[in-house]
Amino acid sequence: MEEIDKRQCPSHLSKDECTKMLLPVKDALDILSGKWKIQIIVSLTFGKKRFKQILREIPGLTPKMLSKELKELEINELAERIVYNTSPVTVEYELTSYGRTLKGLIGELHHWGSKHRKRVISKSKKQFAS
Amino acid sequence: MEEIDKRQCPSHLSKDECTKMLLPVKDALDILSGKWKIQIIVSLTFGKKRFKQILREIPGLTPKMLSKELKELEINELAERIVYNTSPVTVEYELTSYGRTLKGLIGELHHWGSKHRKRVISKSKKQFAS
DNA sequence: TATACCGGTTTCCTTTGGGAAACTGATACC
DNA sequence: GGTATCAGTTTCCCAAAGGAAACCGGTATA
Repeated sequence: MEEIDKRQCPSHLSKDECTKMLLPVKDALDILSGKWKIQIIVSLTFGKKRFKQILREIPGLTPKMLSKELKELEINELAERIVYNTSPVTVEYELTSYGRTLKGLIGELHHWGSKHRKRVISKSKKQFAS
Repeated sequence: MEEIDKRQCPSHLSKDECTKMLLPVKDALDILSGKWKIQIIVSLTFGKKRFKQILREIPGLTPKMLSKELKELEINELAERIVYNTSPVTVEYELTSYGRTLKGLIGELHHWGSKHRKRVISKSKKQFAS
């Protein structure tokens, strides 16, 4: 029997093109998802921060995870690592101007998430209403 | 010694309020992250779909995962499960009107992700240029 | 009676994400 | 000399996410 592609995509797109459209969405999600990413980014939107300072600000965050996440932010050029040759060394992390473009995106997530939160809360209120 | 809160937040917010601002962002990310969520949602934006139909459309997706994700979408009222009493039963899944509000958000992710993708690609081109 | 489709579920397994705690070398303060 | 700070790294462990394959009852088709 012949294989029939039953995928419903915009008709001007091939199956392959349709799949590829999802890649950028995944890229964006990769950068934002994970247990600490957003908190770290938001922390940095309020200004330059030192390693220990971020650790102190975000309860539960371990040096291992912070180190890992900051490296990823650096690789993606979203944050910059600035080393001062004091002794002992002082290191500061700062969002790049490119990193600051995430603000809008996070704002959108916040916007949708807030509405969703209200929905969920009002539902559970109804459920437990006498 | 006294604990000093060195967190830099907008000054009108307490530490606690600042932490709570992140919850809606996490809610939104929870709904969108995971290996298959977006693909399934996008698939449903092109119309009603049957279980096997979605499986056929998305390469690699297993019935176990699809079942799990669809349940989550249902719980969050983003998708609806419609059962027809044909024999054997026919089941269709459809985005709710509420579910369709995700389109904008996914669009934003796509927008940012595309730009990021171009950045990354142009960097790697520079790296490998003779 | 055998096979195939529908819409899933169950079991077992591997991979990944993440936490706790100890440790590093350099320096400064007591 | 002992303790503390800085900026991390390393090791070992556990839990959650996800994949492969078998399985389920019901129905249609040959």
